[in-house]
Amino acid sequence: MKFDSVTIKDIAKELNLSTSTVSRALRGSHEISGETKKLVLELAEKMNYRPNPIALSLKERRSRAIGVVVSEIANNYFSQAINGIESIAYNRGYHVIFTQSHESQEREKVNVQHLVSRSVDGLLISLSSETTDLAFLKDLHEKGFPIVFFDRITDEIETHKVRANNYQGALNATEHLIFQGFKKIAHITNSPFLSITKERLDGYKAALEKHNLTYNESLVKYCNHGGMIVGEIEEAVADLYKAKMKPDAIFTASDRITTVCLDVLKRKQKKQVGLIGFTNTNLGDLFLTPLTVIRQPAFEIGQNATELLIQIIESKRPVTEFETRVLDTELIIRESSLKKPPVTN
Amino acid sequence: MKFDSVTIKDIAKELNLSTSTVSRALRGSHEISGETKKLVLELAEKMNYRPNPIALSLKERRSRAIGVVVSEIANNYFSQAINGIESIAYNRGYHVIFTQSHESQEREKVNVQHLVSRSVDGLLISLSSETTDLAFLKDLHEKGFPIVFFDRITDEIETHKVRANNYQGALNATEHLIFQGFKKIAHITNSPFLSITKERLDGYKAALEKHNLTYNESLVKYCNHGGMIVGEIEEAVADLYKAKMKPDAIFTASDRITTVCLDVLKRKQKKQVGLIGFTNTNLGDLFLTPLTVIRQPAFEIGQNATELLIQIIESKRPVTEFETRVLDTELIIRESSLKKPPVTN
DNA sequence: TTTTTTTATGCAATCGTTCCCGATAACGTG
DNA sequence: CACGTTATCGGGAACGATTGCATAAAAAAA
Repeated sequence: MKFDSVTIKDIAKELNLSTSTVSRALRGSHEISGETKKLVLELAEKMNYRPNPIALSLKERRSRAIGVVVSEIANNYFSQAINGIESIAYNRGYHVIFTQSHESQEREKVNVQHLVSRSVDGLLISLSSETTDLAFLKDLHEKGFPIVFFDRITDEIETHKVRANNYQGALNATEHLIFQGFKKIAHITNSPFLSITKERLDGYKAALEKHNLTYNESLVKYCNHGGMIVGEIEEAVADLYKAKMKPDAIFTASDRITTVCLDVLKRKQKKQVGLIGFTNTNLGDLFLTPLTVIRQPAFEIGQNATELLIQIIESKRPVTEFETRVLDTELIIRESSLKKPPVTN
Repeated sequence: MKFDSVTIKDIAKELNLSTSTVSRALRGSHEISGETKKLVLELAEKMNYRPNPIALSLKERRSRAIGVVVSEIANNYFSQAINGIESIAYNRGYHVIFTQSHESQEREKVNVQHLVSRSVDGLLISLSSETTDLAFLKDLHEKGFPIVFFDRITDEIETHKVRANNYQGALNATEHLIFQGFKKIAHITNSPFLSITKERLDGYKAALEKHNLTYNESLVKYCNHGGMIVGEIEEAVADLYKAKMKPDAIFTASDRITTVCLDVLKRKQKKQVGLIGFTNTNLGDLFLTPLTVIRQPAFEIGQNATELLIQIIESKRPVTEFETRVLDTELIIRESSLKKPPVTN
């Protein structure tokens, strides 16, 4: 089923004018008489004329659309970030096309190529946890294609970046656990390839060091699929409890890892374990043990990234000065991270 | 910053061929010699040629993109449905453009117009809770534009529709509460304009009737903003407890209403109240009181809707026979809906 | 050798829009 | 009266790709 809409030609024919005249009249050019202009405008209104954005894209070589690649929409952090992106984009007259990598490098690449070939004017991307090869993004960036990274960024490409202060967030979280009296704090985190993983790990280490606790590698577990596979988180927790040094608290590094970990702990009846996690869920209050969280300003991160991207897109000359914006996280303390009185069992 | 990519012309110039020859070689036409074909293919590969879909859209008068309008991505039901939509669309070679109405009729309309002017080939829509005026969709549909409704559908437009069996789901849920011994079952639901609201209300009523409980209007509360405003849910719960007949159980009709209601009940210390709700959260097990839910096959609903839409889009002749697919819900029983032994207080 | 057939390629139109050039007329100026 | 201005408007190329038709050369058949 094709779908015919009114074109500039239809108006031209109807009025016995040329398409150029109609085009100019529509855009209010000064070289069209007021009379003709009025005629054209009225007919256009009457025929419900809408300029064809496809034709415009072809001609102008821009689409007024920006592409977004995230790992998963069904993630509190990303869905909030998306709302931030949308809020800015709409005001500036851009469409937003969202895609999901599902933490797969391959799908990420396909999506990027898809978006680019579809002539988006720029790209907002948060890398998948699998991604190690950035060649395709580098190529694009070197050709002058506007890219802004947010959340999961990379050092390998120099452009605008927006992220949370993961180091400080992790430091605060770990320190909070230490203040509570926990001594053997485990850290279950994302794939080691991700920037956020390193930043959070560094914050975790810094807190330990600051309080004279030794860093123990066996207390750190990586989930290479970013928690997409429930099993890997279960395995991480199991490993933690198999080792000689069993944790008395766990600091988790992502939305999904946190909730799955909560579930595993519940099933394992580990009620004494302190838990704190990076997550943007709004449901922290409702859990069996209300959840202490490090909350990222996801909405604002999305907004900032979008502003920067549009800035590049609309810049007349190539942009060579880039900035990295870092936004603070928020620690919301609830019961899960509090030290419980010992029980006998 | 414009962004030049390789066109068919560049290849033609390089090889001293015409664009037509290159085009045909690229699509493997039999009327191009093997030698030329090979030359073209190799150069195209080397130059990393990608056909310009914008140009194709203009020529073919189709974009191989479908538009989706939902109320809110940050909703378990919709994010799962989106995954279903994406899974089918991807395989069939379609892009998907998601937009959010935020339960606003105005934004819904703007989004639809946006998508249409951007030449999507069809539309997948779940109506906003505010929507009463369907004129703009009717116009579109009458012009032959492919539209499929899912979840929140309408009787006013005759096209393919996909939804859950809300009636049966609500009936089962209510009946389950009745079996548990609850007698004064309240129902907090969405805007009365929505199809799902009526369907679920009818199921609720049917269960009451079946078990000889009288239907009491004061036990039914509507949230006109679909729960987007936390206050309206709080108010609904408060009203319920202000009335003479206080509920001993609550049946909630949406993702957000359910979780907010859980929160309100917790704050109000209403531990004896039975709760059951329509929600697709995966976290039901983790709540203070593990949550009994009616789960919709959101992923499959998304898939079905997409299949039907593509079927219309690719049909040679106007489609006049439409179907409505109804998928069963699943009742997952946990603690929140079980009758607790009475307490003294 | 001539005619026919086959093979391989180019030309040009098309999609909807913009915009660079020209073209025409009315008008003013020296 | 000749020429320059100005105001209006049309012609046509361009954006990137496809495709029906024409055409040239080569091969086959007569």
